[in-house]
This record gives sequence, C-alpha cells and structure tokens, in this order.
Amino acid sequence: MSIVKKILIADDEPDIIEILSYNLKGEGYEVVTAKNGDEAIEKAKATKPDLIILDMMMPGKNGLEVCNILRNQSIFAGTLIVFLTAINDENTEIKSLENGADDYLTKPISPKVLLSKVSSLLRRVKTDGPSILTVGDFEIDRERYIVSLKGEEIILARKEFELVALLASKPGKVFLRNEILNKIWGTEVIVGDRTIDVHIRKIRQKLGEECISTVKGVGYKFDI
Amino acid sequence: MSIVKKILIADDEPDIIEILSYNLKGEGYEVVTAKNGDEAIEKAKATKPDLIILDMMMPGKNGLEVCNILRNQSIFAGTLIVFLTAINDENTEIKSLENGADDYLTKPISPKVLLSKVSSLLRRVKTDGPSILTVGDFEIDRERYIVSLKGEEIILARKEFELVALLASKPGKVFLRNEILNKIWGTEVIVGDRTIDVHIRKIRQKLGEECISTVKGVGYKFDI
DNA sequence: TATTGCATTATCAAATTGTTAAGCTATGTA
DNA sequence: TACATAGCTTAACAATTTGATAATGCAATA
Repeated sequence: MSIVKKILIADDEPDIIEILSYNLKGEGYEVVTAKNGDEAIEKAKATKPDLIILDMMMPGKNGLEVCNILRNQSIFAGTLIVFLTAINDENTEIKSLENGADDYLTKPISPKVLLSKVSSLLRRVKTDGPSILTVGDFEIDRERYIVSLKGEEIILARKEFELVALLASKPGKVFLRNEILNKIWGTEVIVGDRTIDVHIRKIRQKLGEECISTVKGVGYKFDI
Repeated sequence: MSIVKKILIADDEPDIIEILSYNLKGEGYEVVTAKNGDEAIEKAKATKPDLIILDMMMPGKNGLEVCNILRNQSIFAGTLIVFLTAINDENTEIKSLENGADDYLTKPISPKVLLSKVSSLLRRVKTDGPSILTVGDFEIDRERYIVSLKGEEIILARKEFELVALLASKPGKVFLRNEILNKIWGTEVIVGDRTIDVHIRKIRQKLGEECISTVKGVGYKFDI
C-alpha cells in the first residue's frame, strides 16, 4: 500500500460523489469514482483502492452485490468496504456487516464525521508495517523509495523498487507470478511473460544474486 | 492472538454490562468487565483484551481519558477500542475517533447490531498464522514451498510438492489414484498410469522411503 | 506359472526461466 | 522543436528444470 491512500466512491448521485470527493481530496486522499455497481467493480479491479465507499442502492448491481463479489476475490481481502446509504434499517446494517463490510454509515452524514470514520478505518490497515523495513542486511524505505545495503544506498527504478518492497514484505514467502502481476501491475494492464524476469534480473544485478530466489513453476521469494 | 477473543466492557451501569456480557458470551467471546475508568485500565493491563467497549461517562476517568492512556502504551496499539455512549453528539464522535477509537456507537443499540460491529472489527485484526503443516518430523510450509525434515530444508519440484502437500493434508488417509489425479492434474489433462508412481518415487528419494506408503490396488498415504 | 500392480531407470519433450539487446514512451532540457 | 535520458516492455534465443512415457524389473497373488 502506498503512502497516499486511494478511495473509491460508488454512488449514483453525482452530488454525493462531488461532496465526498471534494472533502476526501482535501484531506489528501486519491479519489476514484463510479456511478454504478458494475463500474465500481471494474474501477476497483483497475485501481486497487484502499477503501471503498459503497452506496447501497445503485443501478445494475447494488452495493451488497458489489461487496460480495469483491470479498470473494483475495486481492480485495484487505480492502476496506464502507456502506453509505439512506437505508437506516437495522437488519440491512447487520446483513451488510455480515457480508464483509467494515462499517455502515447512514445518510445524511456530516463530511467531518465521514472523514473521521475513514481516517479511523485506514489507521488500522496502515499497519502494513513501518515505512522502513529491514530484511537481513537490507533496509527498504518505502517512503523515500530507497534501498540500502549495509548503509549504502542503492538506486532502483520504480517497478524494481515495488517488486523488492513486495517480496521483502514477507521474506521467505513465495509470491506467485500471478500474485506479483496483480499487486504491481494490476489486472487492467497486461504485460508479457518475460517482464517480471527482466525486472528480477535487474534487481539481482543491483542487490546481488542471492537476495531473490526462484521457485520454478511457482514464483519468487526474498531470501532472508 | 488466541482463537477465543477477549472483550473488556467498561460501563458504570450494571444493567448495560449484564446485557452486553450475556450477548457477547453467547457468541463465544471471553468477557471481562469494569465499573469505572481506573478499573478499566487496570483490567486492560491485566487481561490484554482484543477489544474494549468503553462508556464515555464513568466515575473517575471518563472514556476518552481511558482511551488516551491506553493508546499511549504500545501494548495496546493493536487493541480495538469502541465507544458506546448515550452522547449522540457529532463533535464528541469526531474527537473520539481522532483520539484513537475504532468505532463510536450510540445508546440505545440493539445487541444484534453491536455483535455485528464487534465481529466486523475483530475480523480485521485476525492474525493470519503461517500455513505450516507439521506431520511427524516433517514441516510443510505451503507459503514458502519448502518441506523440511528435522529442520533441514528439502527442495521439491512443483508437482512433487503439491503431491506431498496433498497427502500430508490428511496423514494416514489413503488417497485413491483417481483422487490424486483429479486434485493435482485436474480433469482436463490426461496423463499415463505411471506418472504418479514416478513422482512418488522422486519424493521417496528426497524425503525417505518411509514417508509415503503404497496401498496396493488403492492408492497412497502419508505415514505419520 | 501366469497375472497383476507397482517400482525403477533412462530418455526425451515440454515448460519455465535467464539473459541480452533493442524498441517504445514519457519526461525533462537546450 | 529537437534532442537526450531514464525506465519499462518486448523479442529472440539460450539454459535449465520439470514432467511424462516407455521399457524393464520385481513382488505378491491367484
């Protein structure tokens, strides 16, 4: 997860989108919007937001359906989903929470309260580890995009850095090629088979051959 | 974090404590209670709950003070704190959330909604334990794609690993040859009769002859 | 003894990854 | 604008690993 949090707003009322968008952007969030359920799913896949604000009643798929579809995909397991709806009904709220929503807010809501809620929810997930993580002799500063080996700074390109940061986030864990593609390139971009290899190659040139090992037929892992 | 989640309820009204306690225990939670702010802090330190339900107005230290004190101690960084209060005021809600609360619920609240909220919050902090399977002297790490025997790592090819992981998922159970084919090769691919044998052979070479035994005419099983 | 089922080995095809060089794109600069 | 540059992707081919099969052997059993 990057430093700037990305929020997807899905609502069929343009006014709501505008008000929320304005307020969230004012707090420094990156905002993506969708006008209906299908667009919400599409945008979610393409942009991988950190938090999704879902209206319950939308044309096409409703909020609950969107929530269920996303929750069934492991990429969205960590994504926060918040309902924002005019339906002030206890049973709907319970059903939403049981279906994987992280919060249920009712309209009308003051922007200030919404911002507090959003911030409170994101605070929890921010525990994606500290911005600087240390693995073996490496220090990976995710805020400054710098890797250092025994104190010496090594300059990596953006994709290279993201790849290292991903693999190093769970040293030892084997990341499947598909997993890597999804997390770094997303599902909307399609890149060739050799793209990952080439980046791995460059990383190995810069950080040493031993830092990343290949598990054939499976993926790559960062060695401790 | 253990499997059974521990919840601390701090409220000066015995009735509230009793109702909440009853409902939470009914869902399988372990419940600790406190009658005021100081007792809440004391019990929190003593029992290290996973979630704390805090009343705002209590004798001695009020909810917000308790929240601040706990949030300043790193042991409670991961502890969920939820306010449950009769004060239905926007500014108080915002201030609570800004001070580190994870949710702000107003009385009266239906037990069902509260339970949903609690469950939704706890779902997020669920610690995903490593997917390591231990069978006899073997450790099978499905995340790292590594099998180790008495601490020594053994490298298996993908099909070999999948076969071991399958058999070891239910040690002692005899897996039919067809079952194995279906689970590892799927129904699309058709492979010859000797394919499984050969893989079993390679696994036995690497893990030892005794780990997998043949049940003639039936299939194979992982020995404990 | 003949039969059945599995074990073993060698061999070859297929799948997968490594490596280098070249092309493309966006961005900055004179 | 034209040029330079860095970064990303792809192409092409090499190297490596893996997987499937065939041929043969062995052991238990009818």
